[in-house]
Amino acid sequence: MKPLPLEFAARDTVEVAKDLLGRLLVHRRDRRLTVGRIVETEAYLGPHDLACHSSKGRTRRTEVMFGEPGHAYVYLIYGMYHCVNVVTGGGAAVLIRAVEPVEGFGAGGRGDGPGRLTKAMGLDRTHDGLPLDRAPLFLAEGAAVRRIGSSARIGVDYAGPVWSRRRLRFFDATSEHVSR
DNA sequence: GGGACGATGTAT
DNA sequence: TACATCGTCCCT
Repeated sequence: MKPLPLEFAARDTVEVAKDLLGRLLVHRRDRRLTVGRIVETEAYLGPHDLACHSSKGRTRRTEVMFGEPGHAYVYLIYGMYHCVNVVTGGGAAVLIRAVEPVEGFGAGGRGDGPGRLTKAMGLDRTHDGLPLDRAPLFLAEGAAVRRIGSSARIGVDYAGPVWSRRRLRFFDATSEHVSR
């Protein structure tokens, strides 16, 4: 399984969000692989996007979003769940909201939901800032997506009418593993 | 040093 | 539809 180069993420954030659909997210810990096929993403466009963490300023937490594209931005939400993002640079990133289990998910391990997929794949803040083109955490080629659906992003009403309504959520319309 | 607030998930 | 649970950020 060959990692995608960092340049994969050095493009327009919406393009990266769509292109990530169908790709594989791979976590190698010890000798074991956990692999998920990405089926749902959300684009967070940068400091001007009021739903994006970087819109609250450049802080220690959001610093990685201003760094090199292709790195992971992982944060804790609601004190219980971790969320993984692919940094595209300039304060922007793509949240991975759902994956379809491919390999290494234990019995009952699910990938449909940002908190679920990180739990099932064993991802947490120790992965924050890691480059996504090498072990332990990387992106790889996958099966192309036939039909891409889109909608408003989930849970961002606080960002106001304009930014909460923009259709920046993308998903594999044929997948059974998209979150609800 | 304190308090408000989530890019969620699960159970009721 | 309630609520668990805690890091981050901002205020004092």
